[in-house]
Amino acid sequence: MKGSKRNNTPLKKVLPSGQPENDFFNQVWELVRQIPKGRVSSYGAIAAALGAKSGARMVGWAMNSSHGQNPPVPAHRVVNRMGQLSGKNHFHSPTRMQELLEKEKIRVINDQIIDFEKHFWDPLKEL
DNA sequence: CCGGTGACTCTAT
DNA sequence: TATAGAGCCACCG
Repeated sequence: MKGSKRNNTPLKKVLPSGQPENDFFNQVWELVRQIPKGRVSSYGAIAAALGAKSGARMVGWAMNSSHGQNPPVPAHRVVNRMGQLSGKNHFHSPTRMQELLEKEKIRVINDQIIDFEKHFWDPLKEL
């Protein structure tokens, strides 16, 4: 036995298209893409949909890597538990996130989504 | 190989 | 009610 094999060696799978497929990131991206237009979700809800094994923080990390993905990931529909645009600062422009949300008929004031609960989309409940 | 980091969330004081 | 701290797991150097 070669002991001490703690390293799981995730071995990133690579799709024929040449794009690396990371399980966790890809799962998050796919789930976020399924958020209907005009609806929003939270990092914790997405993490819970994946089994809450990772935690809300990892979802945010996946969003950070979602830039340039194809199909694009509507990261603007993902906000924190309080409905605040916590991630707007990571967009191309800090106001881009709000613009996109308002475009979907979602009112945002002071980086706070109005009637967040009303627009909230729970993957566990909807799927 | 190990440590630091982070677009969060919850609980306690 | 507000503020502070700890927990959590995956990626990067």
